[in-house]
Amino acid sequence: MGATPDNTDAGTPDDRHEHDVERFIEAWGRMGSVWGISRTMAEVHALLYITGEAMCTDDIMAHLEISRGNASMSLRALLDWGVIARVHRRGDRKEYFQAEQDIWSIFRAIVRERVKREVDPLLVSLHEIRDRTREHGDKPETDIDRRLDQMIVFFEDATRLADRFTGPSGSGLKLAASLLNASDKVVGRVGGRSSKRKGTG
Amino acid sequence: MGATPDNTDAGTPDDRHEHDVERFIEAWGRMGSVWGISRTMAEVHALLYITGEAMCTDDIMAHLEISRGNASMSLRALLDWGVIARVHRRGDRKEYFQAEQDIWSIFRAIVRERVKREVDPLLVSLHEIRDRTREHGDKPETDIDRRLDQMIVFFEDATRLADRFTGPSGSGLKLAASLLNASDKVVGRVGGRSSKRKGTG
DNA sequence: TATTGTTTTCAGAAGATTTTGAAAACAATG
DNA sequence: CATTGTTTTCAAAATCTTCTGAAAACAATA
Repeated sequence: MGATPDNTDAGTPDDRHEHDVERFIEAWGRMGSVWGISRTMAEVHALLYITGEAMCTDDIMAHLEISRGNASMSLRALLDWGVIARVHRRGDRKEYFQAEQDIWSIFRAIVRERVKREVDPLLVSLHEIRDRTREHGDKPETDIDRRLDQMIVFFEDATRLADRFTGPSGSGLKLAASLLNASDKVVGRVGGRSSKRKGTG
Repeated sequence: MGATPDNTDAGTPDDRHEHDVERFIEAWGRMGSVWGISRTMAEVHALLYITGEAMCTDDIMAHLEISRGNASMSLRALLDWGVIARVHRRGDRKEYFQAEQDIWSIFRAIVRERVKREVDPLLVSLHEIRDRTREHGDKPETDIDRRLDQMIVFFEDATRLADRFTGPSGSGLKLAASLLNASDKVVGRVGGRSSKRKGTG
């Protein structure tokens, strides 16, 4: 496969975009950490997403210059996250992979997975801790109890919110849209510093 | 998940909670990755948050069994994130540190910081890539262009949303509250399908 | 069944991140 | 300015994560 030509501008649309594709892959890969996925995994996803094509393991290995093992594991993980899908081609024994194209679906899949992996276990722990604290019965409300409660309430609200976003297809989008519109009314001008009296700080 | 084989209950409320404090620190530390902070940093924050007390470096070193260097760096990072504050005590040369107690403030600080560090640079890259793509002029709309656009729109919306949440004190809370209430109307009976987080695992 | 093409696995290598500890820098006081 | 207590820095060590590559497993075909 042709490496980068000396002249970054090329004739055909495909060539023209080659450089941009690389740049996108790089940017998206760097971003990986935010979503809790490794750089390579993010790059594989970037490649599949931005090209929109179905690719086999060898295509991916070649394009990203990674080992077969790494490609295999990254693809598997992306399948687990539900952001890419297997594609079969008649008369071809290889498996192909294609990225989900709707960015909202991608986002929902990631949020769903992260909440499941990170927030849910935390909530379980928090509940266990609080219940143990409470079973003493006599002293229901220490400062520590109150802080635990605060935190549980917060994360339960957050989970509920995430559930809405990741709910049935389309609702997340609608929800966000309504939020972006409605919030003006609720919050007022965002830019403006509303002269609210503040509490202790 | 071993419970307590021997009875760790002690008489005083302080002793009673010691074990729970440890558990909370552990849980919160494990959570760190989600927020993009290291385990120790999260543990330092957990300790300060759950006790609510102002502590000096030595207190923290002793409690978490970490080195002075580590404590110093973690505290500095937490200060940068804006989730703890310095406290001075008359006649004491040591510095003390105390955690922000309002969990919404903590959340806002973290979101603000992460957007700044991760999303903003991505958006810059995305814009650069698209602009370069566009400057060819002749073919304004390839599939790749369209996907880049999609992504830019998405992250700009997301940033705007995050800005609202992290905006003037209190508004994030109101916004979330309104969202949790309003979303029933907007989305319809999403809750119909029970979105329970429990599960057996 | 043997053959051939493809995917998965996983131990060890490579790489990245976090932690330590001791020295340097800093700052308050005598 | 010397002393003493405190905080910061950073090279090296420890630890954790990711990646490789070759072997094993799998699957389609003859």
